[in-house]
Amino acid sequence: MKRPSIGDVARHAGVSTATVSRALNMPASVTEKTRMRVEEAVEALHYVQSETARNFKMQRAHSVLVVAHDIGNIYYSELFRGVQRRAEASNYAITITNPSPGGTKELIFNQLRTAKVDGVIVLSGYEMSDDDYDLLEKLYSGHPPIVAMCEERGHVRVPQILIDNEHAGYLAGRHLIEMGHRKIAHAYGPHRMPVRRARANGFRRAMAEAGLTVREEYFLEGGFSSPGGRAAAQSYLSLKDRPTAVFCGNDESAMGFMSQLSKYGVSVPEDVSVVGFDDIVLADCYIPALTTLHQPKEEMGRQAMSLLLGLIESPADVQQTIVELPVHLIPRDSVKRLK
Amino acid sequence: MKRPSIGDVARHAGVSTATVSRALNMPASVTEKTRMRVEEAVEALHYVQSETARNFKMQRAHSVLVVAHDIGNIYYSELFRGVQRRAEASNYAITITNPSPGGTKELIFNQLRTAKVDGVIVLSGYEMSDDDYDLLEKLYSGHPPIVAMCEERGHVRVPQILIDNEHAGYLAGRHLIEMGHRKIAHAYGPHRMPVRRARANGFRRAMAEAGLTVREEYFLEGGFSSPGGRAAAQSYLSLKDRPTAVFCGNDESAMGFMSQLSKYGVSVPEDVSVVGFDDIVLADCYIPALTTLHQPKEEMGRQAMSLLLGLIESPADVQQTIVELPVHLIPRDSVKRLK
DNA sequence: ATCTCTTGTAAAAAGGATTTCAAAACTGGG
DNA sequence: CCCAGTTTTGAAATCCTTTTTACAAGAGAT
Repeated sequence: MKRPSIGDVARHAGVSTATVSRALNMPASVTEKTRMRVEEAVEALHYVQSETARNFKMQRAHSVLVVAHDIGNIYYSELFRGVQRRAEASNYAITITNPSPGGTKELIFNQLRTAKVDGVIVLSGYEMSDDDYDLLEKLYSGHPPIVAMCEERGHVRVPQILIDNEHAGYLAGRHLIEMGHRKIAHAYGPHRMPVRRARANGFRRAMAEAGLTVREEYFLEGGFSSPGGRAAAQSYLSLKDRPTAVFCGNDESAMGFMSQLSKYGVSVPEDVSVVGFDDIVLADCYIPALTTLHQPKEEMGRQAMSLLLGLIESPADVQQTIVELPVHLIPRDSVKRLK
Repeated sequence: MKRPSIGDVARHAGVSTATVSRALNMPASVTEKTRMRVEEAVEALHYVQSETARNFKMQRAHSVLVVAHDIGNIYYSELFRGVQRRAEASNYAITITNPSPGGTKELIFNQLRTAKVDGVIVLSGYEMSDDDYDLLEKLYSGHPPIVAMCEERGHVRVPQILIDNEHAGYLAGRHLIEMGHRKIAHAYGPHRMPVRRARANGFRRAMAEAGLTVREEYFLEGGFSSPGGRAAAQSYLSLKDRPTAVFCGNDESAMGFMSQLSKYGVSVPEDVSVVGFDDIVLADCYIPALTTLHQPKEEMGRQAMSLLLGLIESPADVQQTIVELPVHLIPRDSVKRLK
């Protein structure tokens, strides 16, 4: 007993395979009576179309690749949810992959060229050069459907969904200034991430606007992970003149930062105020609840998938290839008003 | 300019398509010279095999489905990492899906029967009855390759990767008792999850072993999310005789619980001790660092994928269909020693 | 020199659904 | 009842690779 094929259904219903196919895919193009007969046969045989055969014929994988450096990451997993929901709505599957370091490029090349996926969404850390992209365009004969997320505007040559990191950094700085802080540090994200620079620039702009200078030793090397935050905390503790507030690169590192400080009896927000970035799911459960910049993560995922589907299905119709979503600051309890 | 096919390569190399296929898939069955010629042609034409054509012919999707209720969940995302790593090693892709509530069954049926995936990994919340399973077995003609994770032993009819939730619950209870606690509450997970009962049973056993009775009002309805933890906190606060310790269903709810308590000036571990479950990535960054039961999440994912690959590729060789991984308690700072 | 064995080549089948093209079956008007 | 025009249907081609079969040529053994 094997899977029934379209031929079995056709035989059972006493029609041709073409008619079965039409009855299933374009019911309107077939008489009521024929449709009924086909449906009965489908029912009787427990027939379902084979996706692989269909994909083969249609030259579509009905699947897109999502490339992320760490699929276990909290921040990313919220993005995935948005991507997944939008994909599902259009009957696409998503394949989520962690490329081996430095292998992103090969992975994308390979998956797109073997027709394993119809398009790619790349999350922060796009490693393709313009030359690579030219080659891919040539091999792909046209614009390969790739969408980037969480990159900096202009940093990659593909359509992208992003937020205004510079503005977000500015908001963080301004908020701390408004709360009366003057000595403010910034715990940096990792070097390879271009968003890091944009956030820092915005922060600097807010400081400059308030006539404040940012001391060089107040830029703490941190990374985007909790160990990174702990490292930044160590740097913080070793400062002679400690800042009264710190703007951390993201929420995870902010939590590592605060956790490490607590081991040395330094508490937030009493001794130092902290602002995070991302608004990950547990940010409001931290003690103190973390003041942070909210990114519409699920929406970003959804929009990335929408854009990608547009590129796949009707590239000519895609007008807007850069979509910027709003960020806003959510005041919670990790920032203290001074005086 | 379109994708080159195997025929183009054959023509370019002056051999037949069969030879090209052999040169690529079984290099040993072809002379060195022929292989070189084929490789040159492949190089020159930038040829890559089409995955869809290959899958079609081979009747394999080289892809497995991972079904989870919430792909954005922190706990799951760590499991995904393990699954993904193991899958990648065998050149399989994973598709992660959030089924619509109640739709898990249809989803699995559909995806397996359309041959879209070669197997399925289901995370906690398997909704198939024995009848459904019989039907699937009949339609699939054999044992459909399905592996469950995070279920209770014996609760589902498929091979599974699990932990001993009863023992884990026992460990949590015993630890709190050893730390001098007598009045201990338990914040429950959601009703639909069978693991909830096992954890509670283990906890009860530890209490009974110490000659302690568990008051009924000390079982707090909680859920597995941070809002659930907040709700449990409200129940806790309303108790006349408050317990000195609470064993929470998982880390997320524990964080919601502690966060909510802090709003009412109740602090952990001074006023109440807390034990979580899962050891999610930020558990050690919480203030206080959370004492919890560590699940080897990535390893569980890896093993689930290994088991599934076995079921797909050589079902006859699969001996052990239930794999139990060890859990252990990690003491941190959220439990205070009494007197 | 004949026979067997190896190795590569050519040709064709298989896999399941879609699509094209032409034939058949209808429709309505005269 | 016939014809032109329209709708519905069926046979066959197509998508591309892998596998199978049949065969030819060359190598080695008797």
